[in-house]
Amino acid sequence: MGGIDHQKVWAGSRVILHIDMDAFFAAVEQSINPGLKGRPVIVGGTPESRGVVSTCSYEARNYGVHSAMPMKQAQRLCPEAVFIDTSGGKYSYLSTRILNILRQYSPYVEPVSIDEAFADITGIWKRYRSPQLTAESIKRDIFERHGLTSSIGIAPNRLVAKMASSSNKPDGLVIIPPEEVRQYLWVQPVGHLWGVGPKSVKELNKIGIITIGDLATASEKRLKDMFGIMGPGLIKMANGQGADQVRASHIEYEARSIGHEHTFDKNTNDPDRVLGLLLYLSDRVSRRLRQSGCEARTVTLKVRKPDFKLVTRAVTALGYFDTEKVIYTSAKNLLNKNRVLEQPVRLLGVSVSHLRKRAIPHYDDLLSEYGDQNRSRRIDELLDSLRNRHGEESIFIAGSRIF
DNA sequence: TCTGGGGTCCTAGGACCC
DNA sequence: TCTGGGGTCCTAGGACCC
Repeated sequence: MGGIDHQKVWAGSRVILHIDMDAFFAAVEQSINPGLKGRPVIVGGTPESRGVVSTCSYEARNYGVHSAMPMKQAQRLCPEAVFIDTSGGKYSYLSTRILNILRQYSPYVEPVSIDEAFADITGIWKRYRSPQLTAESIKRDIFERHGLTSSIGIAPNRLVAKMASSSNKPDGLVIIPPEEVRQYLWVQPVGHLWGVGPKSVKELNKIGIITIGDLATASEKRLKDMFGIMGPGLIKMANGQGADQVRASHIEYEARSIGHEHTFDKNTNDPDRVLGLLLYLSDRVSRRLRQSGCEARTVTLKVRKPDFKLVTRAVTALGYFDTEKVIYTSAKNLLNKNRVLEQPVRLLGVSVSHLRKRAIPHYDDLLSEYGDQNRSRRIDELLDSLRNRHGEESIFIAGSRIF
């Protein structure tokens, strides 16, 4: 013990930790309901629905079930599984608790998604004697308090830390010190790089790039021609170079867009259903817009046709808005202008973008082509206060509903 | 087999301006 | 008379991630 000089091993580089919860939603269900432990659990919706698997327990993975698989297929592979309809509340509650544990270790904790985060533990690890003991302590804290296992990767930058956390799941701990980064990366297939998906893998394979090592030594010009501005970045990634900055916890994350979408149980062009859903989605989006303290300038309507083709139509206003009425009216105009109701639709989505923090108070309405939003804002405020008190589902706008 | 819902970022083309 | 060059903003589509 104690033979390694960690100070020397990590000299000159940051120590970035990436944590990834194991089968998060399924594990949460198993921890809440111990009767589910050891059994295949599939989270994502009812087996009859048009949904896909969000997460499944490792027991279900033994049957070949995996994330993003259609529920119907998952049921065929594993009929004895326990199917759980997703409801987000408890997961984000636990996510926050886990982030708070991490923040006891470092002021630099940046969530990536509901079940993943980066933390910068440069220097901090000394308190626990080594990066490894720091990670073990974090894993232990989470397991003792919430009964959940996690996988951690530690490396000089975010990219490698993230790859490391996924390379020994579940309950893994993989540490890649600076001098081992290259040999760790180079034997892996290019598709393991973050941001290199199936399409890029296919393109890269065509020119003989199979492993990350192949990519590391590829011609920069060749890649620039194929991937444009991303090309040189890919080569850098393959050489283990990447961002090592982790946002400090007190710096607020600023969203670029807020949206909701829903797939109908059955394709439809019944105006009551389509417009009812459009109203429901607009209502939810505007509620979240106000909750985030933002206002938006662009509304985007998303329509998926029965053949699975996706169409988006957007409109940008001169002024900012945050009311349900403006969002719904804009989305409905886009829908009418593009004759969406003439054919059945599979999915409908509404999102807003061009966000900024809300002006004080709503002075800009004078400049808005929608005129004074005060009237509709009073209705929104009433809805907000009722939902704050009695929950999101406590009240709905007449005619708004999901199908 | 029959494909969710939440996002981010990049690109290409066109309108428009000087 | 026969066609610039630089720039910004917007839209639509698509790859990718969890």
